Amino acid sequence: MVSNRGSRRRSRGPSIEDVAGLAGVSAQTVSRVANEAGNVRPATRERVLRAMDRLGYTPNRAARALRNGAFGSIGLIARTFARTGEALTTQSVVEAAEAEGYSVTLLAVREPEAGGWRHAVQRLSHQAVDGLIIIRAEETTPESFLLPSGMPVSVSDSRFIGYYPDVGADQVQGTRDAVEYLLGLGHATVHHLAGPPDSEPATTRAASWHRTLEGAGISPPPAWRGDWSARSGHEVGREIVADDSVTAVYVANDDMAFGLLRAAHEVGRRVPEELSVVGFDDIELSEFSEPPLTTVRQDFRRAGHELVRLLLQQVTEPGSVGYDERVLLPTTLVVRGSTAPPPPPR
Amino acid sequence: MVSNRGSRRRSRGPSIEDVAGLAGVSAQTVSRVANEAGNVRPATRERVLRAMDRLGYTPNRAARALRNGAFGSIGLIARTFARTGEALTTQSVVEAAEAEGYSVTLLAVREPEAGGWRHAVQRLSHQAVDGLIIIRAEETTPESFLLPSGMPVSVSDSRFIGYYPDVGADQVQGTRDAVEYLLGLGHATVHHLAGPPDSEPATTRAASWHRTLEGAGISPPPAWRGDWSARSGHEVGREIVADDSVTAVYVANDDMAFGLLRAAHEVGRRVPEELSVVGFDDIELSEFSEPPLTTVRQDFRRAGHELVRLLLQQVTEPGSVGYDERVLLPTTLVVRGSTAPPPPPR
DNA sequence: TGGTGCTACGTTGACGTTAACATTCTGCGT
DNA sequence: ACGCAGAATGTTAACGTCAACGTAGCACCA
Repeated sequence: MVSNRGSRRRSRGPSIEDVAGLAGVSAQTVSRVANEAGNVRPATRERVLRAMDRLGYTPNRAARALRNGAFGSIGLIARTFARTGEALTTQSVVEAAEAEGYSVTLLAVREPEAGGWRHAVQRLSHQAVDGLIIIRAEETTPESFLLPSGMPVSVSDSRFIGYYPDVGADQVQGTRDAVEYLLGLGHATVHHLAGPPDSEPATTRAASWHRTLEGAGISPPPAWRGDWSARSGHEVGREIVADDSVTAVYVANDDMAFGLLRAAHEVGRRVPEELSVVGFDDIELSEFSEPPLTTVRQDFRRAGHELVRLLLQQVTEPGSVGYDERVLLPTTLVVRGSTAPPPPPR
Repeated sequence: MVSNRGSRRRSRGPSIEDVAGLAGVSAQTVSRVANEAGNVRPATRERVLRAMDRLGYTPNRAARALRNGAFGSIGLIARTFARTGEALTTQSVVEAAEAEGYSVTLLAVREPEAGGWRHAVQRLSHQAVDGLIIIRAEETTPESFLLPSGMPVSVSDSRFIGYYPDVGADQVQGTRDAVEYLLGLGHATVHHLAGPPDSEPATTRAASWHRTLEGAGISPPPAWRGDWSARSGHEVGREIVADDSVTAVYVANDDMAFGLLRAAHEVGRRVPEELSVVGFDDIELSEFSEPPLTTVRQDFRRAGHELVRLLLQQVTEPGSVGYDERVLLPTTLVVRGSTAPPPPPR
């Protein structure tokens, strides 16, 4: 609750009263002009507009927010904004929010522990925010923190499904498409390089992979694990490519798939002739890897839009969105050059 | 200036008066507790804290902002937040701002034309923001828009150098390192795949490439142009790899370099044996391309921190930062597998 | 000519917080 | 017991905006 920001005080700009004085009208009339309410004579409006222009007047947002009880701002919480998935979602959240006249305030969670998230929410609830979007809340559970009651929330790819309205790619279907495609190519089984165990998308993808194999009558091999980063994909990728029995790998995201591709190149294991690789996400660079990556595309742009829509619906009409509402976005398998039938058994 | 957001009115939470009532003290005392001012008896403080807890009280930011004339928030303007460079900078700006108790509000500029930027600034100046960070303001000039006077600003990689305090990688040095390294490998000349002409970093890198070649007594060949995207790198890359006389290319960023690498693979032009490629940025995936990309690393994290530092210094001490202040961040040439001596001439 | 109804504009007050000033309380010395 | 310094707490007012209500002015009709 610290806030001794000392002398942080900007020189205040012109206020509505200054404009009113210059235009020779009351503040209320200026307000009417500023808000495009009717009932202002064109001549008066002109005079006020000129006065605004001359003084460089812009309405004070804090005063408006105080008056209206709303801030025109959405809080966006994530662990980082730098990774591809988060960056793309952030961008589309900003676009959608802007279209509705809202701005977006960012808050990063530093420490992975639950304490970090609680702290983040604490801080954000001190922010001027009408609602919260939480993306990739990987390391915590809904019980571990309390939001200010009545605060609208929508979440994505998190463990909060069932607690708050949720938006996410249909990972179950996407995974099934990928695994079945590989099986259809003739691979005896499909291995999996999973994301971190505390991540909801990672566990969902792993579970769907597991079930798809079982559904095909195949006993799933143990999965490898990375942390979403290309570096981790490269590290465990070295083990994977060293195992000649592995002919097909479904990797939980494209970054790690890049690492695996690299590991394969390093030992001369040819992709796709000797090893098929499928990623998830379809980031911009996936089309340009060597070989171009077959991957499950998810629509980050739409996810951001849906998150905002779901959130603002709660803001406008409290109670209009069920806490268990889910938006499942379809995925598409994009077949490129990293997949092929398995090599003939020796 | 539209703002008829109709019924956007949240049920207001508990106010300082509610807490004061419950704790049996005055609002001022609650305020003192909330702001950790001294002069409150421990017993009283306890009582107030309990009351806050019970009511779930959090100070109203709008009221604070109105009272204090400051918002505790930094505006971040960019064309997009999804591209690697912007995403990394955004992340580090958020980190640095948070460390100082500020939050970050995003604003994207949709249309590339000057009008878009002006609109953005208009909107942001309506936001509750103590200062502005502008990154990659590629398509406009400082004259084309007016900020609210006295608004602190810091900028990066833009045409605003000399108008506002600026932070950026030392692209001149970085480029020189790259080009001289290729020359030192024995290449007769170095070609350049540049960024879009309206971008400051693009023109700076191109100019430095030009001068470095001239300094070595080499007449620079015409440069190719992309738009920073991997796709554009791939498109013009097809022309580049079709030209046998080209043995070394300095590419203005890593994304485009990925596209070029792909084009080379497609026609079987071997990298680095037949063609050397150097990128700029050192994004996470550069280490994992085939071959791993030699590139000029720039420190996005530090750039974000410096942007915030420069901005907050202006907020705290108006006039303490010159409008022509520049922070030049050193770059590092990271040599990996995409560069080698030229093939012997046929 | 006097009312009637409408439009343009003004006045008041409240949103929640806190600086500045005012008051009350506490403990201590005499 | 009394007075006094200093600490603890209370009161007032103002930050800028706008909804609600109030009033003045005008056009129109009987």
